[in-house]
Amino acid sequence: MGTLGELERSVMDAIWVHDDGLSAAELRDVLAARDLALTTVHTVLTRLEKKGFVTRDRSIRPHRYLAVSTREDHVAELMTEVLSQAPDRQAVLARFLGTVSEADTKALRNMLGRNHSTNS
Amino acid sequence: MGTLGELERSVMDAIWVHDDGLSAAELRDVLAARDLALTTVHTVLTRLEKKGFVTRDRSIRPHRYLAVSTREDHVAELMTEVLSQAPDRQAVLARFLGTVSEADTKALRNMLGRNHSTNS
DNA sequence: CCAAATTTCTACAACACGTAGAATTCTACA
DNA sequence: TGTAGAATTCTACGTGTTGTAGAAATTTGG
Repeated sequence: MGTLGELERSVMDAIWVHDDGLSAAELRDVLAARDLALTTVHTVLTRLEKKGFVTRDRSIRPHRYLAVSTREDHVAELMTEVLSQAPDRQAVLARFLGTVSEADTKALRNMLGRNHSTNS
Repeated sequence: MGTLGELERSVMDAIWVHDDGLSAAELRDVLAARDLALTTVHTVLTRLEKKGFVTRDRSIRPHRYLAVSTREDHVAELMTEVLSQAPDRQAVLARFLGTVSEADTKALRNMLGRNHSTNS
């Protein structure tokens, strides 16, 4: 149970860029393009809470909703999860590197290079 | 439209390990644990075909179903797709490297090392 | 204590998936 | 060549998820 629908994803995107949290009404405004009823936003937020994507601050009156983890952490988790779907991880990683941009590979090289190399 | 249900995934797993393809009946046997009706297998295969995961050889009588791409390619594609969900790719990659096993990072280092290094 | 704001409850349509019976189409063989 | 048996396609239904929101309940400032 870790998938997001279209609207749910839009809501998360909005929450992710507002580190200080948002109220349902503010969310509705951010998603004004969709012209949603406030209750719709509430329903989605409740579901996202149940799914563990957001917490809500119930101590203040218009409850504020906050992302449980950053988008980066979330996406990284998804990547790990996806990677685990194949038994041959290295083969997948090889293919993955093959499709990724030069900038990405360069970044990866940097990050890996800086590490303690338990090299042979 | 790139998601797989539980049964669909099981079917793909079976097809992926049989590079020479499988008939619906053979599939049903491989998935004997589920005790599925043959028509059920057919339905799933038809859906997987429509989704672009398998092709079928209609030239022979019990049609044979073949994976369109390898599991590794598929999973690598998924990873790329997931990665693109975040605007800050590098941040995601950093988190990703943080959660991955030592074996994985070592493999990555190897693959990246062998490349032409357009290093600064 | 109440009206207005806010939240929660309930509901429904659409779609995806697991599941499979019914109907149709092939094809080997009598 | 007509047909039985095998194979494929069509149709369908129950369940779960998601988008959507009205109705009901709750909370609180004044």
